[in-house]
Amino acid sequence: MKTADPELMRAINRFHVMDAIRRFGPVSRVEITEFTALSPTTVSAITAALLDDRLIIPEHVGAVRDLGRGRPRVMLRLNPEAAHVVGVKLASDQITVAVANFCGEILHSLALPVRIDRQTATVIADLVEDGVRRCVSDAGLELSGVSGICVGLPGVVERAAGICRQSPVLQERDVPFGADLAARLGTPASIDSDVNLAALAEHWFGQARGLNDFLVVNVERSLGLGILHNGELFRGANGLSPDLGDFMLRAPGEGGGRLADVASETAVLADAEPFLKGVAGDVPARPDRAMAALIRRAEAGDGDCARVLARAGESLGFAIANLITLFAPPKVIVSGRAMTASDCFIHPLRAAVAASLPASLADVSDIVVREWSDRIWVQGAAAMTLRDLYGAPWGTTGPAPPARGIGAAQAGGSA
Amino acid sequence: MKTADPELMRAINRFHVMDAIRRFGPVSRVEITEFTALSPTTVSAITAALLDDRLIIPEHVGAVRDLGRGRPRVMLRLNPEAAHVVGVKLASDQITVAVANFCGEILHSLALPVRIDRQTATVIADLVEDGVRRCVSDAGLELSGVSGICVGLPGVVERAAGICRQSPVLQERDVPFGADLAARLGTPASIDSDVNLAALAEHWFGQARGLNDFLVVNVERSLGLGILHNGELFRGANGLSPDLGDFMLRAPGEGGGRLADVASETAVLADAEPFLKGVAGDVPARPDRAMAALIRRAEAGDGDCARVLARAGESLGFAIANLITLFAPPKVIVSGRAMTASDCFIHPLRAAVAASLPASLADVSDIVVREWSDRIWVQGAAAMTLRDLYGAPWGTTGPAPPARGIGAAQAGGSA
DNA sequence: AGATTTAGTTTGCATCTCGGACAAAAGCTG
DNA sequence: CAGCTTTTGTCCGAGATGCAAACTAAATCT
Repeated sequence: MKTADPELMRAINRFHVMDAIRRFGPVSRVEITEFTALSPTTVSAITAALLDDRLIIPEHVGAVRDLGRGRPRVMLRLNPEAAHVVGVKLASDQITVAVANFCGEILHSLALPVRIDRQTATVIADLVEDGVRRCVSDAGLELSGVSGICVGLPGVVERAAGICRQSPVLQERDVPFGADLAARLGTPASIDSDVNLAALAEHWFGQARGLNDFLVVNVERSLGLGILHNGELFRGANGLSPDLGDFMLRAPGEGGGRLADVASETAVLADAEPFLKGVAGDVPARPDRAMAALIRRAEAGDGDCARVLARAGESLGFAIANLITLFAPPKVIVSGRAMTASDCFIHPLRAAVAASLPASLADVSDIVVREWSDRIWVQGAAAMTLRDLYGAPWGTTGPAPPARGIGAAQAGGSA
Repeated sequence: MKTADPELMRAINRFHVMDAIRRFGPVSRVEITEFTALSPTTVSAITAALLDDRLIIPEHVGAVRDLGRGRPRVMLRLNPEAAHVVGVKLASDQITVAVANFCGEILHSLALPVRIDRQTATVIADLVEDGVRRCVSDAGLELSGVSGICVGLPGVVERAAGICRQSPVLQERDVPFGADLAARLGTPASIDSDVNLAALAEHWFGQARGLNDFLVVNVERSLGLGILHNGELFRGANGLSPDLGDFMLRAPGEGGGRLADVASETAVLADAEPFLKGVAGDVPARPDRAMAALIRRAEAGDGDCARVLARAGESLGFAIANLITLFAPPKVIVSGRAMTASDCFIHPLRAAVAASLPASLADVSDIVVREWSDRIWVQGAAAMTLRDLYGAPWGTTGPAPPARGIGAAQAGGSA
């Protein structure tokens, strides 16, 4: 822990002010005073410095009449132009790149439908580099005007070191993606687990605003786990992001079994392949269609197909129950593509959680399903970079904006 | 997060200084300057205040000649008399009470061999109250001279609220032990999970000094889990301590199964009872003897007995593997009574961990077995209370003392 | 037009840390 | 033994910060 000096003091309070402005949209100095419990003097001084640095801008228009009387409030908001960041999401079949402004609004995005899981890390880095350059240029910016880049990908990532230890989309291990991209693009670059980014995006912009503890479970070809604990992204001892796919379902003497081998899309499709013969074409080549067919048949009453999905849901529910026992989060967000939306998957999942939790934790966690667009990932990557720019001194992820007032409901989503 | 003002600044730095003094034994101001990276001026000012408050004392004796030349260093150390705290540990068959000084040294302790698991919470509180009064008085102190009391007990504890949600030693649920004891004794009282206290004691005084991440798994009649993560005791979202016994071993569709029903001493003895007929007397009444007999027979080659232990070890290993996947701690401390010391238990445990971990985490965690005396629990309770007295401003558990210099190897232990 | 009300700023003061000068206390040197 | 050297610890002034209170600004109310 850093020792305290006036500079740290200022950094902490400046962060609080920035955070309040980000969370509560256009906001006046008095309101910042209330939210942060800082004195008006301090708020005034800090906002003056932020205005001076052009990180925030005043909004003189007295659009909403506050309270009739008195001097009108000058609303302050983040300056969207204060910085630009790039978010990149690597999925097995697609690279998504987006440029966002200082408010986390996406200015331009770009999708490269490439099956990167059969490419080497170098090729992937080439593709990412090209994508970033193009996306930045299409957004009307220069690379030199970009303050940071964050790449999200599934697997085990050591963010601090900028190394991807292992990922389903990379053949190699211990890939130093962070340093590589930073060198290629001449811009600060970081990497993180994709689900961590999604969790951060939910915290900043999404459903989990204002919630300091929740889990995000993402089911795609691999299984991702993002944990927000005490307002912070939770990481293992070395800054490692945990991989839900590595969770074991049984003791080795009872057959063992990784969760990824049961509950991922890949595993489900492999299990279901015998029942899909003739219905869907070549299962491995067109997983989307195969999955759609599987769900259709299961929901239509096909017992074999339903059982495959139920087994996956139940296994995942079992793992989630153990996580709830550990973290006691008020909310668990299950996301993914088509599969997680199906009752044939979710019902067994919920049942398994309910059956596995001890009585004392039976009602603490609300499990919700949420389908994400590509947007969320890159938004998370942007938020991660912005977090650094805001200068959080002790590493706290800024909390989240509750919807408030007119025009504040721009980024929310429904379950 | 609290906003920063000069007071917080001072609190942070004072804590760093206190922490350095605690960790590095008698230490001079220059050394504190080195350890904390504070300026000599600041260290001087803070130590002067601490001396003024009698929290630390100077040691003028130039015992060890430092470097021949120059003004000799004035060594500073915690004042043992600065405060006294009481630690209490509730186990199913015993209450242990101890009085410790400001350095965490146990001045006096007292054991009440009572099977509290068949008593009501009120009776237990009576017993604890009597024990504390007696122990304090036997230590030659007044209750008014005690700065705080901490009670450790197995189960799910919500420390912040002072409530024990559920415990194997309490018949009731949601027992507000903290407030109750505070009212009875007129002294600040807190409660925590016993394993959390053990983890804290290991961190302050024991094997895990200097280690900021480790797990403690305690096997007794119930299964406890203590997690030290980033130098802090890890708690769930509401400040709940997790209970390892509530971990599930399989999905409900595959039979479910709580870990506590397989790997606790109680469960092992229940499983082994048929094989112990005639060898040990009445198993439930004399669990210690029955366990000893079980281990003896297992190690002598009795297949049935060995299998019971192996199953418990393997199940626990499975759970530990999943925890390692999540936390990636460099060390896992398995503790308990006789059972955990037996190879018939530990070997299957290690094997299960090795078989369950993904390759990327194969070597991160060192699993050690440690047998504890009652001492560790009350020491942890003392440390927990001292931590508050030290005034850690942002809630950090003070780190740990590396062995250094003469006579510094008093509290270590071997695996 | 003046009172009232609310927002934000300026002023004065206390606290903190820090760098550099300074005092203290020992050994070394001749 | 007196003076030099070395190391430790303290004092002083500068710089930065936050806060309370007085003050200015800008609107509505009467």
